[in-house]
Amino acid sequence: MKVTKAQVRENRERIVETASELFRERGYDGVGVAELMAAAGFTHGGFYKHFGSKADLMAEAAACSFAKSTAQTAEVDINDFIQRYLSREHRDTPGQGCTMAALCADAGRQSDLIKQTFAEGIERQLATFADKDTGFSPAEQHDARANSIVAMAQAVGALVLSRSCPDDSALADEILRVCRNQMLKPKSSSPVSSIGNSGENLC
Amino acid sequence: MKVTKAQVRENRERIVETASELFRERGYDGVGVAELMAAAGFTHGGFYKHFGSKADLMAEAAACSFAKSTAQTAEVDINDFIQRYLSREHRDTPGQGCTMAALCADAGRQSDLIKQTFAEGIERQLATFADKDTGFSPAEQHDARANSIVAMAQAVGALVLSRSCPDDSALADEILRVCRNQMLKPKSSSPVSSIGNSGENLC
DNA sequence: CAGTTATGATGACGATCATAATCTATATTG
DNA sequence: CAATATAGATTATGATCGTCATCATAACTG
Repeated sequence: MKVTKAQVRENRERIVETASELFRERGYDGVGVAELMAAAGFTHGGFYKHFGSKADLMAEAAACSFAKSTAQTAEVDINDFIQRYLSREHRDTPGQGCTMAALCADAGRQSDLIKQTFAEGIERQLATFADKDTGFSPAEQHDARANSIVAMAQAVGALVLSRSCPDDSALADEILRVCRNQMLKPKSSSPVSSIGNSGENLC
Repeated sequence: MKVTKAQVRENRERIVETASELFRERGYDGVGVAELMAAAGFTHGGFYKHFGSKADLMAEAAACSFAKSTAQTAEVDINDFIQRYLSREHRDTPGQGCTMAALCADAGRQSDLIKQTFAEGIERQLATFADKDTGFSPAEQHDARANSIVAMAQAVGALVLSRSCPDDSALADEILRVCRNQMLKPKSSSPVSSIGNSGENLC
């Protein structure tokens, strides 16, 4: 059954987005090609008409989500971003969340094709962060890139550690809360930020 | 072939340690029971005489490595620990390294049995860190536990991000170096620490 | 020392894995 | 409109997945 060129592009896009979500939820090894195609509404046979291998799709799915989240990040306030990133909601919905946090450990075990995609995603995210590097003391903001790297490591680490705790555990919430407060500190004068207390998904 | 009780204990221990290493290298889904038993020197058939399921072994392997690394951490200076943790050597040998960094993303997708094991590992590591919380200004060390959580998130995040970059990439080294300098800052008076420049595996 | 127990080897279970060949229907090209 | 190219379905490949039944052997238990 041949389909329209536009339909092909749309179908391929749906496969990539479905894969991106499923990979984030279950890991690269946790989702098979057949299940993935079924989730996108196809049988598994046509997969290799779109992609050379599962690894190719991994790289493309990662690149796609990196582009999206970077574009999205560029538009929001840095403190709002941190509040959202280190929220319960983000922690509990990895399929819709940060690919870096969901798959960086998996990426470390994959080929350089995927690692290269991750490195580019990190670089682009760092550039976006550096543009937002405000609210730090003059002594601290001398190196915006270094600040961005540290912030990124801390945010990703906090999310990943929180996810490795049992659901609804106090420790999982504490990790998010403590790291959130620490990262927001430079903005507010009081030791504990009161900005985000209205958010329903904070802990 | 029945074997000595002591031999059984030894065999079981070898299976757990082999599994712990292989899981860290390839992830929980990246190693099968058969391959795992073969690596320990057995055929796959006897596996379920030792463990109820693969998930049971995952939890036991994690608990085993957590106990080891916590005991090991308690004995070393905090700055030495950071230098080692955020070194190239540690990044490039996940099988011998921190289970938290190697498997926390995998753990987040597993059952609460494994997540509970990880939470206990985090708690014990936090307690060990808190005992070492020195070199901070009085204003900062008011909450040793919070400091430990932030440090842990940052260290794990840095390692995991660095591992997701291509081998021998400049970015992978930069992430380790920047986070290492930031974490060591309170100890040395000069902006960049000169303590660890003698280490051969630093970058 | 005879009887019981249990470790570990062998082999098999159905399911799923990534990949690929074949086929069919239809969009595109001429 | 006829010929061609191709997306996606169907089916099949050999490998590996986690789990288990069976069995021989040798350590325990009485």
